[in-house]
Amino acid sequence: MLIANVIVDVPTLQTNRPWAYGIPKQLQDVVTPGMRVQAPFGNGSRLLQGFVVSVETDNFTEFSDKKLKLIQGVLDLEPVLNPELIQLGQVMAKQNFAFQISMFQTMLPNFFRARYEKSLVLMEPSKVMDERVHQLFADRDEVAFNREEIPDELLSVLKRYQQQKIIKIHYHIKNQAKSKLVRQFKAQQTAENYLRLRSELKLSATKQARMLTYLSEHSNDEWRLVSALEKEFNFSSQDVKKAEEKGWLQTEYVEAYRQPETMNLSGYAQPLTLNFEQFEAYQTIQQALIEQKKRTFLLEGVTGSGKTEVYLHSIAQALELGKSAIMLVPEITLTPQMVQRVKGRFGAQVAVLHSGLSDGERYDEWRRINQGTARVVVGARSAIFAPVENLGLIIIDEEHENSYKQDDNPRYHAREVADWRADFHQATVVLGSATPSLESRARAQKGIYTLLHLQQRVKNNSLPRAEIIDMTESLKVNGDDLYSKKLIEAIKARLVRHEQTVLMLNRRGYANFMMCRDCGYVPMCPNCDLAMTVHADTHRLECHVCGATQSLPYVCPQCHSKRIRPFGTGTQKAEMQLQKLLPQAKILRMDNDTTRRKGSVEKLLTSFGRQEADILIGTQMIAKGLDFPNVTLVGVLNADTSLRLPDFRASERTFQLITQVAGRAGRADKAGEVLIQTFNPQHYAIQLAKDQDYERFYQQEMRLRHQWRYAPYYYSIQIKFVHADEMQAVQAAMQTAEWLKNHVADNTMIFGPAPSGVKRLKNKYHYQVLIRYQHDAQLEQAMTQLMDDAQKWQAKGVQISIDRDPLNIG
DNA sequence: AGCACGCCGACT
DNA sequence: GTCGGCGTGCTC
Repeated sequence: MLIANVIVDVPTLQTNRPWAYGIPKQLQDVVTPGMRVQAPFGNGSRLLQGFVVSVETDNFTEFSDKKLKLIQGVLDLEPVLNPELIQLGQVMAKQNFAFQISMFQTMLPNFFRARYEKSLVLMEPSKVMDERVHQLFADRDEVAFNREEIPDELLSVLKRYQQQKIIKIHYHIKNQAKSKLVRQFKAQQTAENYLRLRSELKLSATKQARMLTYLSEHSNDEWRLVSALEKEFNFSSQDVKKAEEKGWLQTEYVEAYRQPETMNLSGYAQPLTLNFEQFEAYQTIQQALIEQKKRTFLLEGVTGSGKTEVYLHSIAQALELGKSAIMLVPEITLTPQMVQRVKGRFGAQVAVLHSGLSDGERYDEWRRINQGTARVVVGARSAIFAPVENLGLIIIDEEHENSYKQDDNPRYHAREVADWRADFHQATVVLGSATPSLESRARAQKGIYTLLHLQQRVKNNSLPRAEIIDMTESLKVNGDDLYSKKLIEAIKARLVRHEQTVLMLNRRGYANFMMCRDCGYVPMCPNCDLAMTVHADTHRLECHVCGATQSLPYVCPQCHSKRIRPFGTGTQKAEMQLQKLLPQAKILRMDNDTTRRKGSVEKLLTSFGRQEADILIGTQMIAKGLDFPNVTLVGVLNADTSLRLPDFRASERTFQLITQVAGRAGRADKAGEVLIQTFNPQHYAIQLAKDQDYERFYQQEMRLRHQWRYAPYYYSIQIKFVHADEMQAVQAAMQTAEWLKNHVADNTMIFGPAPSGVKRLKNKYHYQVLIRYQHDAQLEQAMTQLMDDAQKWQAKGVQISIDRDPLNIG
């Protein structure tokens, strides 16, 4: 008997392993590893979706035939996971303390996720005495079984009938992955034949005559869509059917791909010429590609140094070698312009995966990749799992971006997945950034990665002149904390010259909340330990975590003072203040509120690009990827707010943010200027960002990281404990911390338990324990044990999550 | 996850 | 005496 080892769709620790199933005879030629199957699991043998990870011949020792259940059916005719991805899923599950089933589901389009349905089947109607049950079935012998629709008191009745085998429960797995089929047609005869046929028609057969005329004129055409023919020439499906019956044309069904964007690819765009630096970098990458031995490059290049063109050249080289390529970009920079640039170069070979796709579109793009039609994949984080064969090149643009790590389970990091896949394929990895993560830069230092430098800007224009404005000293406009006189003057100068300005309000670690100027009272969210945020448009307070709202108080609820007013600054207020200072300026605002709707980011940016506004003011989202030649001034309104975050990466984040936004100035032939307003003018992160001096920042920050024993010198694992009752959360955290101390190496450090940065969220208490270590042989074992214990805590309602190398500590 | 088994309290 | 509460344990 053939045995299939199956990972079933039950995300728990105890079930996180392959289960053996017999393969029935009729499926023996069908079931192969990587396929989704229906497997009966557990006491009631409810049907579950599962992934076959291996197939073997039974040795008749391990299982008595009694124990072995049979696979009930297949959900695919072809595997959806290839051997590489099966292995990858297993490795990543282990590495990230996640379940294999969750990993597999993450790797595939949503369409492959099973939908479960239950139904009640009436076996012996005559034995049902309860009238309510008869009503439920209403003469049918099978009805859908939805818990919510059936009253509790009926549930026990049904259960008794089920035990007596009068009623049975059937389980159904719905396969969502359906290809769309379309019909196409082709002429079958010669033009002369069609004309002859037409002459033989009765005069009244005008429709047929039109059909023959059309066919005679298109007898040499390739396959065309039947629907197009019907629409363009006003034929009915009957007409087409008749024509087919008469042998005038032939039709067939083909799988249709829901193309996300219809783009007319009129010819390929020519590659741009590389400058010397770019060429050198490219050559090194090219060599690695040709050698086909895994190598990782860190392409460190200032904004505007033309990294993208190096990527595109490298992709072209990979394709030429018969390889495929994956290029990851942060979701926010995955704009139509960017996509167009890649599609323009590589045409229909490009597949794009981003969050804006519908499930159907995503599924179709996935299939184009799976079938090898698309050999270049561009996408955000999850595109790293694209099922390409023969992978030769992986590019991760803006590699320092946080979004490459998923922030809920499974908490994988795309960079790590890339590393594993590159090992598997002996592929080349290119990590690109103007401000690499310290982890990556340190690896380059150690020789694990090869550092490639791009120091010039492509158009040879120098970096913008940058200046720090000390807000403690500066003359402020109207005594206002937001705009210095210098900045306002600079903007005015741009208005006169019809040049544009970009202003960034650093909202990280910042919020505009209400505060009573007399007693210091701040309205807090009733569910979360967070100040509520002022929304001027709706005149309400809103919690950004749980969404609770309340009206703006006009009198302090604590001391009844009328001096309760907004404190801090939101983009709205910044915009309003600026408009007051510069009434003639046209201002565009870009923040969470104005970009909530799909496509609105695009609209805003296009409008700004057309110079329909003088000033673009926004949050950190404007720091990335904008390229507007007419922008000659970039202002950072509050550079230092993100410095105050209780996280060891606060400096790194601040440096990256300022450097990035500064790079938006003067990208064309006009000289750019950057003004950085701050209350911490001496801080090294701000000073060095002003000079765009990544290398010195790296040196300085590494010294501090070493001193404080942080990454990249130490690894960390964060364990979070969440419970509605604070004591429960604390207790779980305490016991875990104590237990850990006795089960890890001596030089491994255990911190906590400590309340998380925000202790209470959505009425639940968050506590955390942090492990920091360098090498610890015992840790793996300890963590496995801990996951086991976590199950017990979870049973008591304490949610526990484990995060390896967390991006936020605090 | 979901289902059964099992051992204690408040009902006919 | 039974019905049902949810703690515990298992699922090829």
